[in-house]
Amino acid sequence: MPELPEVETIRRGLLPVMAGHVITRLTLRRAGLRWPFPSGMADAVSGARVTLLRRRAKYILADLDRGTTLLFHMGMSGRILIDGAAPDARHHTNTTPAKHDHAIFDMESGARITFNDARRFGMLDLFETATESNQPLLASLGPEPLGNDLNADWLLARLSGRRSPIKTALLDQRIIAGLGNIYVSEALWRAEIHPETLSGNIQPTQMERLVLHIRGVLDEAIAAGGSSLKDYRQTDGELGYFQHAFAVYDRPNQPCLRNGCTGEIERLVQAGRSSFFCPNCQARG
DNA sequence: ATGGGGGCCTGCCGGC
DNA sequence: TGCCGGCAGGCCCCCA
Repeated sequence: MPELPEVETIRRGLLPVMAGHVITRLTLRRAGLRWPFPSGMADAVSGARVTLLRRRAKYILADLDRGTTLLFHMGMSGRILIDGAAPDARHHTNTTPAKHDHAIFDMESGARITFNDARRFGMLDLFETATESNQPLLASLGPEPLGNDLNADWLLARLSGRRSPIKTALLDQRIIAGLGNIYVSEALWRAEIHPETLSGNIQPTQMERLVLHIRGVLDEAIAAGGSSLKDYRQTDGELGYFQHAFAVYDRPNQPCLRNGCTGEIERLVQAGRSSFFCPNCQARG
C-alpha cells in the first residue's frame, strides 16, 4: 500500500477539496471493505463539514463537525480520485463509477472524491472523535517516524533484547508507525544495515544512522510526492516519481548504487515479505 | 510477550 | 492465444 509518504501525499491532495468543506452525500457501493462499514455511516456523514484532515501513520482522519471522525486506510491498492475539483465547479460529475469504486463523496463544492480499492484491504470507518485513543486500529500504533518521539536512544531501548530481524521489527506498526516494505528496505540500505540483523544487536552508532535515514528517505519521498508504483495514483491522478529513486527495492540482481560498491542487490523473504539489500555493503549484525 | 505463518482480495506479469 | 503460478505498497488473527 501506500506507505507513509504516499498517504501524506494523498492527504495533501485531499486538503483543498475536503478540509473545511461539506460532504453533501456519501455513496457506499458495497457493504464494506476489509470489514463491514459501520451501520448508518453514509447518513451519519452526509451533510457534515470536515473541520480537519489529519494523518496518523498510514491512516487519514477527517474530523467532522458532528463530533465524529472518518478514518481512511488505503490497504495495498487503495486510491483516491478527485473529479470536478475546480473552485467554481458547481456540477457533480455524473460519470458512471468505475470498477472498484467503493465509496463516493459528493462535496457541496461540486467536487467528487472516490475511494477505489481493487483488493479491498483498505478501510473506511467512522467513530466518535472523543474515542480516538480507544480505537483498536489506532491505539497500539508506535510513534510517528517524522515526529519528535522517535530517536536512536528510544529505538535502542525499544528493540533491546529483541530477536526479530530488524527488517521485521521496522515493519511492526507498534514499534514505528508508518513504515512499509519499500521504505524499510531503502532505509536499511542507506544505513548500511543487513535486514537480517537481530534488532537487539544493533549498535548505538548504527541506530543513529538508521533513524537518520528513516527520516531522510521519508522526507525525500514526501517531497517527491510519494512513490506511486503500478496501481497507485496521487489524488490528482499524476504519477509520483520517487519510485525512480529506489536504491534497492525491486532491483534484484542489479548493481548496488553506493559509490564504490561492487555488490549486486539480492532479494530475500522475511516473514513472508520481500526484502532487498546489498550483501556487500550492508553489514550483518 | 514475541515471532512466524496464513488469510484476506484482485490484477499483472512471465513462462509454458 | 490461454492458463497457471508467483508476486504485489498491509494488517489482523491464530498458533507456538
